[in-house]
Amino acid sequence: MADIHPEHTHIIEQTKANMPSEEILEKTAEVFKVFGDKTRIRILAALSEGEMCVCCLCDLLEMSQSAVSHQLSVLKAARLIKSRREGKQMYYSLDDAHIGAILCTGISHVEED
Amino acid sequence: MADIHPEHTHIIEQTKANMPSEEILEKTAEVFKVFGDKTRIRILAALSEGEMCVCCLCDLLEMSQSAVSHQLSVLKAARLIKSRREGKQMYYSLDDAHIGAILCTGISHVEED
DNA sequence: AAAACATATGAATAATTGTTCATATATTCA
DNA sequence: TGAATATATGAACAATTATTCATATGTTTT
Repeated sequence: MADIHPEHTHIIEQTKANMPSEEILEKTAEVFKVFGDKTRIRILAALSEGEMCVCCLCDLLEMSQSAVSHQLSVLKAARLIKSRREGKQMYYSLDDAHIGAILCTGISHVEED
Repeated sequence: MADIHPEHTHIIEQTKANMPSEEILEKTAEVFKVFGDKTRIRILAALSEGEMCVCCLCDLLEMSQSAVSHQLSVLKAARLIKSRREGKQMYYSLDDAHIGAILCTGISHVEED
């Protein structure tokens, strides 16, 4: 690793002081990691249109029930979605407005280019 | 996979019609995947305070030059950051305002809870 | 209570990925 | 030009992870 030039130490200290805590950054990375999978993004995009049951998601995404359920559990553990039971079926929806906002921002970034 | 109830087919078709294309969703997942790593989030958080050279990032993050450079190249390939050379040093900065916005939204989501 | 239906989950496998080590490239300075 | 400095990069290894298969759990219907 290269030596630090004296005129850089100030910038480094100041940046260090202004950055969010390691804990916040770690958690933020974990949240983005959950967004960072095609299957999960497809699920989130579907749910951003409204709540949906597992079998509908399977049909819509043309994926196995097992694969969808596994990813739903990842999304739920990260609190990106919530669930509600209605008889035999489970309905999933986005957990809060933040989730839709993050998704939209990401999609916009991709679309505008 | 369970059968689809007749009353669900409408919802499925409508959701399918409203969702972004597979290509957009795939690219969006790829973007979030790049955000979904602690080292890269730390780099982005540092750069959101202003441009910085590689050796400063190494010092700030207490990581090897090789590890930092590898992640910088991932960030650059995904166009999240851009670089500029000044003599022997390379200065990196966020590519555009979107990047800072996505980062901030993610951090806010983590902080507000 | 048994059968049918909808969903969840453990284990295994295949694929992806982050770091390290060694080394290459590029720029400046003597 | 040669040495020193700053950064980049290929290969290898370890760790993480998404899907599949088989099966378990929970709910309704007969």
